[in-house]
Amino acid sequence: MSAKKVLVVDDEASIREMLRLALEISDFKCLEAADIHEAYRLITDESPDIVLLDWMLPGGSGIELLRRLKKEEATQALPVIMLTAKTHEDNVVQGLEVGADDYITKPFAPKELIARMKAILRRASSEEGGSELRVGELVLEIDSRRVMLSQKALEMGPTEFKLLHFFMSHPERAYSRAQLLDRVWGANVYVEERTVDVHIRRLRKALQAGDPVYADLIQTVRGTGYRFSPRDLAVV
Amino acid sequence: MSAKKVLVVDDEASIREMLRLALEISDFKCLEAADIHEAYRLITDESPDIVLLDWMLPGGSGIELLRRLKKEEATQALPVIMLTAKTHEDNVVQGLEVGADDYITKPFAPKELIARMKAILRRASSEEGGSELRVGELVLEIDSRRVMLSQKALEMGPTEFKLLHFFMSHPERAYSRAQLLDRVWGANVYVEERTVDVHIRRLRKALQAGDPVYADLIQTVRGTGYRFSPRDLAVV
DNA sequence: CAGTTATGTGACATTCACGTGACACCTTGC
DNA sequence: GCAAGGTGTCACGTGAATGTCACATAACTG
Repeated sequence: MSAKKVLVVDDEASIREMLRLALEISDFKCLEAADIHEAYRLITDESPDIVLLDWMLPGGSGIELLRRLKKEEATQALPVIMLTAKTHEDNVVQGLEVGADDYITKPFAPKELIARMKAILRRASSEEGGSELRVGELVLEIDSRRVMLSQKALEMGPTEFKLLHFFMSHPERAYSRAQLLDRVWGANVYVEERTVDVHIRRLRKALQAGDPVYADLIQTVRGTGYRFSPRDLAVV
Repeated sequence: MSAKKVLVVDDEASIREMLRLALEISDFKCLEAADIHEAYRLITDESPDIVLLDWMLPGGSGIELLRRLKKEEATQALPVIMLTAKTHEDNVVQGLEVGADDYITKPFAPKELIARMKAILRRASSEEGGSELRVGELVLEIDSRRVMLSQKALEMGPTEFKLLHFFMSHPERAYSRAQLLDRVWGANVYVEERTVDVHIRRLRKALQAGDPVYADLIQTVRGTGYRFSPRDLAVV
């Protein structure tokens, strides 16, 4: 794997320096920006893999940049970790609501930061793939946002599509409701865990409409959550 | 999720007491050791989820224990947070090099310690993956939460799964009912000891359904408890 | 061998987790 | 403005999982 590019956005040179050191030790390539303008330029010019974004910045706070990134299609998927000196709960909540993938409060252990970065990068890379996913006769077309079963289109809502997408990218593994909320809905929302059940049901229903056998792909793991298991699919 | 076990290693009783209080308020179960010897015994006996390790200890400094833990396969993944009164950069670097997951300098706010612990534990639990335990034809798949025996899935309840998981992680060793309750059910529950017998039976039954030979893996140690013994498995 | 203690086992009540239909709210498009 | 579909939440029903008991059986004791 080639070295990942990390953009550090912070107005304090000492912090940038510290991060640069920590990052380069861990084989990341490091870009630096002291303000929002420079940050935005580097993002479009250099397309980094992840952004470490300080909360307080001259010329507009970090959250403004975050908002802007999440609004534009091209940068929507770009992972962002917020760095904040404040411990106010508010900031965290606000940051996550706008779409930060994680936050970390200063002072932090570099090792922890690196660990979280890796986790997020791993997650991001595991979910990007070809333009379609396939299990037996079931085909999920990512670009056209359609699901085909034996040449026939299945009808389902956006949430069910995302859910199926996630499951097909991570087969044979049980996920808790909390994990699914985190990965499918996003870390920034608060919904009841039982809501997952309802969407699982809707997804099963949609699959069943195509072929009853395929509804069994989604198994419930009692006491834990759900699992997508192509392994147990009866061979046609 | 059941309460995590924290091992506090410090020679000063007052500090241990303080930490115990802070930890128990946050729903951790607390083990204490005053020296390296005791610490090592508790680690092998009780397998805590994380260790808080003082730098200066009688009978060998904390870093020696750390080195030992990181050298041995069984304890390599065990997260360790170093506690140190010294502020010398040296210590920090040395500690992290040997493999401490974080460090914190005295005096520290209990709240911060707890926060860092949680962060590390969260990371640890999300990174365990691709793992499975195997004994002969018996395979316990951790992340798919399934048990396979000769390619066939075994049916069992969550408790039996946890029980088997524990046994397969700690083979060839007899555990009392009290210990099993503690490790499998969790610390703060009150159930009759005989309940263990019933679940042992259910687990044996599940194994037997797959292959009668495998039920003998779980042996009763009269007057003591039970033991999981792959050693005695008849080779097919 | 009888007496005593420890473990195996089936049955049962209760609790708990999950499936499911209904519904109110919010978008979105016309 | 309204209609249509998507979404989150709730209430209810059902079946699985759990803990406990009573009794059977096996293992030690003297």
